[in-house]
Amino acid sequence: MEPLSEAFFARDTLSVAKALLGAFLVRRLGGAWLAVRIVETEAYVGRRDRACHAYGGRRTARTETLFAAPGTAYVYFVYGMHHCLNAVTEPEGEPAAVLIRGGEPALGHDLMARRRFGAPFAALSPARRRALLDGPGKLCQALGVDLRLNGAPLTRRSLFFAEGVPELGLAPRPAVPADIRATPRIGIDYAGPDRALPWRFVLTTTHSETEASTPRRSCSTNRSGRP
DNA sequence: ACGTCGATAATCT
DNA sequence: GATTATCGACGTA
Repeated sequence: MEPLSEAFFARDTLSVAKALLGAFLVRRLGGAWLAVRIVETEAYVGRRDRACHAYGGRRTARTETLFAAPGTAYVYFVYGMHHCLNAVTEPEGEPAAVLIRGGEPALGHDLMARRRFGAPFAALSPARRRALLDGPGKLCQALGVDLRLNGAPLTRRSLFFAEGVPELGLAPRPAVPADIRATPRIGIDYAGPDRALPWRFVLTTTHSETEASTPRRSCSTNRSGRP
């Protein structure tokens, strides 16, 4: 088990946001292991980024975590009911982070499905399977992430990132750069001119096996009942 | 598929 | 008192 280190996060935020695509977010919850393969991130680049909570160096009780060491969890609560998980980036004192916006289930399908919908994974409709982890609040609900984890280091057993976790049967599946799409960020209409910056990153091809010939559309029928 | 809308509380002014 | 880095339900197509 080799969590991504502080050094991984102590880089420019756009690089970290892209590098996290394809990696796993691993959670130890009540004796069970959960893992998500990350397919969507957003960069919030700090003092100069009008969309960032710490724009202009804004330092409040909430944003304090953004100034912490790289590899710290920045968790905040929005819209009265949802949590969002970020990984703090850049050297300590630079208030930047990567928002984890979406993933696909890699381990603990049933527990995540139960936390989201109260039913085991196999019982979910295709629509609900698609909706399991495709948003920052959904991901936090599935993984049991809330404000208690704000400020926690992302290098402990309870919550960490990794390229792969052989002990848990998670082989590395790094994202191919050609499969990364950059788009404007979601839900930041307040950010004025920074609204349109292409700082949201989506991993478009999820079956990244190195096939010589790639049929143009969905090639595998193994869309759902994973193992 | 896509637009609109209400829920609901931490956080900041 | 206003705002909010969202979600899901419900409408219309």
